Amino acid sequence: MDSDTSRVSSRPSSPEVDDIFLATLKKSVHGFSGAVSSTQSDSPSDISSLRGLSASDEESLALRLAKKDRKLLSEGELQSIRLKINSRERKRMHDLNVAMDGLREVMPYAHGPSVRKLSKIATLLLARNYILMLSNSLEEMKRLVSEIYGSSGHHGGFHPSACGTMTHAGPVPGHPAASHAPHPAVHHPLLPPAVSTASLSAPGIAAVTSVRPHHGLLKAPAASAGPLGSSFQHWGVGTGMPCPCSMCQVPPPHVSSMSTVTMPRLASDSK
DNA sequence: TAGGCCATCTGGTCCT
DNA sequence: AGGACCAGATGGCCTA
Repeated sequence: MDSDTSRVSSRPSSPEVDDIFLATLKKSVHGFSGAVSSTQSDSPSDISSLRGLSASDEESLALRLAKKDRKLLSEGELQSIRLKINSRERKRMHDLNVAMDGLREVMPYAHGPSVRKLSKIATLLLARNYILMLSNSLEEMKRLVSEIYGSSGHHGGFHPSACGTMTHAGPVPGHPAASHAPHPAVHHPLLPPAVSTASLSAPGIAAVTSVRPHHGLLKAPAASAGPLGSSFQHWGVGTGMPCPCSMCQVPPPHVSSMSTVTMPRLASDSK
């Protein structure tokens, strides 16, 4: 279940764990005698409570009873209910993790056995910023298209209009950023520009986190006002200098909500 | 060893 | 009534 290839864990995390456990449980119902001290894995200590139960019909019987009647249930019946609930919960969390993995797959960061998986919170935050970035680019592209086809010959070139007004487009032909499109590759929502440009290689931002030195790479620099704040700048591919365009000077207002407040640890964690 | 991240258990609440 | 969802607690694994 856990797709984390960089972390070897013996922790049972698959949804079928309960099935396995139930199988062993039924075997041990009559023979279990150990007092296991564990608060996890379906509380083996509770297995002792099932001793003496017929086991087969216990589950179906218990599940038919109302919650309010659980006080009247035997420990074995309660245990059966608990196992079923635990199983559902595990499955739910498993599905959630699968979805999280799916999100990681489409996120612009490197994937591979040597790449440490993004944490859940990092995945969510990165995804949010990535969406904002793409939305920005889309809006700008729309604006450019309308501008180009609306008033042909107005500018002659592409770039000036993009950098002279407000939101910034993605890979605009002629724009310095076009060579490292899409934009997120340069304007990493979570990472400082210096990091972004340092290790750029194909699919854009993917390289940014390709060699994730633990959590450090997701930390924003102290000077960063936010994901798209002061760090939200174009960085010339060859020069490494910030783009002078207006977009790089003034962060887009509608994405300002994503501040360090929303990601306190990622932004301020200096571990 | 401390801290981060995670899986799991558990009880409560909400929804269908 | 039963399941989904949520949050707190707990303990394991891993890294700096």
